[in-house]
Amino acid sequence: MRKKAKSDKKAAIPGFKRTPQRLAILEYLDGNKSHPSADLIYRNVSKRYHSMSFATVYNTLNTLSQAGAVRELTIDAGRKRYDPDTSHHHHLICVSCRKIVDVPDAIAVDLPKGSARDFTILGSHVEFYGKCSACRKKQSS
Amino acid sequence: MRKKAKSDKKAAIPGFKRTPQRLAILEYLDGNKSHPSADLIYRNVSKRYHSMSFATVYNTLNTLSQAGAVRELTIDAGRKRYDPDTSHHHHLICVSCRKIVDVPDAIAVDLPKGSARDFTILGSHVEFYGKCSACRKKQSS
DNA sequence: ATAAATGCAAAGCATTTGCAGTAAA
DNA sequence: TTTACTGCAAATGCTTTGCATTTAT
Repeated sequence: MRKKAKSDKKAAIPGFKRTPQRLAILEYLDGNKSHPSADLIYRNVSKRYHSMSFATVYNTLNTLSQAGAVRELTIDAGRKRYDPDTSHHHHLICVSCRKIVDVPDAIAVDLPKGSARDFTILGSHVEFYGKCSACRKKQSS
Repeated sequence: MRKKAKSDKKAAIPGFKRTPQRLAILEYLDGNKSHPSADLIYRNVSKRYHSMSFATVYNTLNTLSQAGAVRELTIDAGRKRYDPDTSHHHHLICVSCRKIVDVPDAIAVDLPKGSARDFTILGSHVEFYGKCSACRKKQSS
């Protein structure tokens, strides 16, 4: 058995053309734990791959999230964040610097009885809010 | 003891001027379980209170959330939603119509040991994803 | 009186879209 | 070759801001 890469992002997405731009984005995202915004992705990928456009970044991210290859995080008010780790896990967010770190899915989360009402539950996501040590040191308040 | 109103939103926010616009917004929000966006708030309040401006809605909402009188929800990608219920509770979101319903805070959520790392935990919020019955009926998929 | 809020319009971000040109399959 | 992607720029949607006027205190 061949040694596996960090992920299989480059594998089978039907009708997905392997363009150099997309490969550059996938490469940047592969194993990336920083939960970057589209803008950050654009800036970083641009460094290596010149002539990258915002439209391509957005198109690619939308295609990838529809295909389930990337998870769209709605954690920040102003912007979407993207997570290449599509496994079920939760997040810990620094309320000061908005840094986001992963929390393994080892949490038992269940709706209180009767809460679901007429809903069919599909999943859940826990956001923990806190202050990272860097921000704690910087500020007294 | 005097009968209590639905909430005490109209009470003490230091340096907060009780303008008719603000009172109209507070009245609309009081007891409101629909988790409205700024736009919805604007449209609804405008019906009753003519000459309401977007700027005022946004200014008021920002003031209120800074004062802790309203909770800003970052659940929808494109827009903020506002919740006059500032007690600790969670949410159930319909993935089709984006309807949001409250979930009482009867969930034990704890970080797995060692996950907090260098974070000081301040709180948490659980988002449950599902499909409401109305959307289930409308769609087969 | 005076400090703060309103309303307007313009500006600011993040994201999307139309379309002609280009490249992957 | 055909279908889909890129890149640009314009457009859109939500939110904020500057500023002159008005208003609550």
